[in-house]
Formats: sequence, C-alpha cells, structure tokens
Amino acid sequence: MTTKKAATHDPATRDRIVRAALETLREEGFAGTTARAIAARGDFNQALIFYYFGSVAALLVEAFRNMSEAQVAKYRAAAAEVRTLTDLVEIARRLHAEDLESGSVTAVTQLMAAAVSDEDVGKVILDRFQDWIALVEEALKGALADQPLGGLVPARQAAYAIAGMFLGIELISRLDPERSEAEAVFDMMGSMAQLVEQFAPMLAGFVQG
Amino acid sequence: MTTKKAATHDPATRDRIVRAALETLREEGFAGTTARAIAARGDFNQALIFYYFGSVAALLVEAFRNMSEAQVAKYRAAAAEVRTLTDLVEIARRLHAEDLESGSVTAVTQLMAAAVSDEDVGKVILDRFQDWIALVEEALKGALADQPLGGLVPARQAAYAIAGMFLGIELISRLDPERSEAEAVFDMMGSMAQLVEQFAPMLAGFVQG
DNA sequence: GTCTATACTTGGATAGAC
DNA sequence: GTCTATCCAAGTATAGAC
Repeated sequence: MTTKKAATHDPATRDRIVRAALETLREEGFAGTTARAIAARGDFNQALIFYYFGSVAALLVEAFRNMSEAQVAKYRAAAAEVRTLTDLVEIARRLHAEDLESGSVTAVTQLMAAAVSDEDVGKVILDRFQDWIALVEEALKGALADQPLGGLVPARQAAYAIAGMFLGIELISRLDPERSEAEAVFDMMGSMAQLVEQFAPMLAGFVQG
Repeated sequence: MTTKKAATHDPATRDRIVRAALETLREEGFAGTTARAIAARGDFNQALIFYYFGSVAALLVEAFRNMSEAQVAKYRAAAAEVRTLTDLVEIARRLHAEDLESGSVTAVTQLMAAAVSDEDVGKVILDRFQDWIALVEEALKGALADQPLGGLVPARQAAYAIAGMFLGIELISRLDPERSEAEAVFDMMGSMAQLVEQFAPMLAGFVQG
C-alpha cells in the first residue's frame, strides 16, 4: 500500500508529451498545435494526450507551467549575480540570446495569443510575467544599492518598464531576420549604464551638498 | 470605357469583410478567426471571403495592412506634437490607453503569433514595427533637440528600446485585469523625464566647462 | 497504459444557381 | 456580385481491444 505506483500515469510518458507539446508550439504555432501534430512530433499515440491531460488546451497549460518554472529558475540564478547596472545589461543581453535560441520567445508569443480564447492560459502567463518583474526588481535593487541616488528610483515601476522592454525587444527581434539591431540596442544600454555609473556620483554631490 | 466600374469587386463589401475580420481577430483570437466566424460577425456570406480575397490568410494580411495604416497615421500626428521629453511620455500614455481601448493591441498579439506559420503576415507586421520605431526616433529627436547633451543619445537604438518597451507594456497590461500598474509606470517615466530636464543642464555644464 | 478504429464536428474552399 | 449546397481535409474525443 505504501509503495503504490501512482495509479495510472507514467511520469516518463507524461514528460514526453509535455516536451512534444512545447516543441510543436514553437515550430508550428498555436494554431498548428493539434493533438495529431503533437503526437506525430513526439512519436506516440494521439489518444494518450486525452488519457493524460483530458484535452489539448489543458496540456498546453501544463506544458507552459513546466517551461515557466525552468526559465524562472534560470533568471533567478542570473539575477543573483547582478552587482552593477553594467552587470544587469550584460546579463540581459545573454538571456535575450538564449531565449531566442531556445525558442522560448516563440512559445511565449503563442501563449499570449492563446490567452484571448482561454482564461487559464491567460492566468498562467500573467503569473509568469509577475515573476519576471519581481526578479528584475530584485536585480535592480542589487544594482542600485551601491549607487548614489539609487534610492530615488521607484524599483517596482522601473522593473515593470524594464521587463516590458525586454519582452518587447525579444518579440520584435524574433520577427526580424536581421538580428543585429537588438545587439546594437544592448550596446547602447551598456554605454548608458556606464554613463550613469560615472556621473551619478557627481550629481549626488550636487544634490546632497 | 473610361468610366469602367472596377470590374467585379465592390469596395463597400470589401470594406465590410475587412472590418469583420479585424473584429473577429480581436474578439476570438487568431485560432478562432475562421471564414465562418468572420462571415457570421459581418453578416454576409461565407463564400464572399474567397471571392474577394482568395483565402482567409490573405484576408488577414490585407486587413492588418489597413489597420496598420490608420494607426501609423495617428501615431505620426501625435509624434509631431512632441517638443519635450515630458511631452513624449504624456503622448505615450495617451496612445497606450487608446490602443488598449480599441483592441488593436490584441490584434497585434494575434498577428505576431500568426507570423510563425505565415511568412506574409510576418513581413507585414515587421514593416509596421519598423514604422513605429522610425516614428519614435523622430519624436525623440524632437524632444532632445533643445536638450543639452541630447546629441549624445543614439536615437535609433534608443527608439528601438522605447518602442519595444511600449509594445511590451501594452502586452503585459493587456493580460492584467489590474490595469493600474501600467499607469504607475507612466507616472514614473514622467517623473524621470522631468528629472532629466532639470539636471541635464547641470551635467552639461560639467561636461562642457 | 497504450493502440486501433471510428464517431462526430468544424473549417477551407469551390461549383453552380440566381 | 451574392447565395446555396456541398465536397473534402483535418481536428477532437472516445470506445474498446490488447
């Protein structure tokens, strides 16, 4: 009794289905993510989706929750490294590249769209954005702690704006075959961070003295 | 001969179809925007879509092009009013509210998603983003022209980042039943614009003298 | 727990009447 | 130029064998 075998669901199969669903979502888009397409990609039987998840929509919600957790963990680890504004920009640049590479940007795009017709998806994705924003807020506080005048910046709103910017840039650059523009944008932000780090002490002298 | 009646297409009907398509896209999402759904919403016959546009996908491309033109015109008019950074923020706030209200944010979301499986859609929407960015660049130049040190800001990259931010904030706040957060973000940006307008002259003194 | 087979539904698209 | 009727492809979901 104590060694009960989790009843009727094999976790390995479950995992295969989830992975195939995400892959399909990235490659084919939301509209193309049908039970048949998922099953073909993961090379398992179509009926398993319904046996494990009840419906394609429910599977998508679950799959996204999975991906989300992995990604937030990655972001959290990266945020812990941030000490300066320049750090923040460089880490953002790296994450941006990784997200594009892995296709997770595409998946997010698809799910934002799916949210129109499915409330559950909307909730899950909004939660994830909230996680994002909270992370940026932490990182920002870290970067501004040693910065004179850092306390003047309203961290929550700034984090919202920065997370939005990050998302927006990812979405635009995903559509753009010329990815180089986004690179230039990160270069610019790097320069600006350095400028702030250089001049903020001066301004602080003004304000305080 | 000179008064030939444009052959076989009635512009009024064409327009009805386009409008119904956009409405359906906003209300039902890309996946729900079927020929039948569009026809039901616009109260015309399903077959007309194929007679006028050949396919649902082609109709969507056309419809988006239409919406796009109207919106870019609106943005252009707004951009012409920008004189200061504070102006820029206030106008962005207004456009943000209007876009959410009109549902055009939702339409853009759907089309970004559709772009995965349809190259034409991808091209059209990227063009539109490029228009956006160019507009922001103009507005930015306007706002920085009278600003000391304004010449130091690389306008193109900054415009890319700002347009991205605007898009990202629209997308996040569309999902959020609590719209108030975005408001607070614009408030913050307003304060920052004022700060820059106040302190840039001081810094300019430093740098130049 | 997985597969086959299939019922049922919905959507794209077209032919042909009006 | 618009409508009716319909074909066909593709999708969801389930029953039932293994």
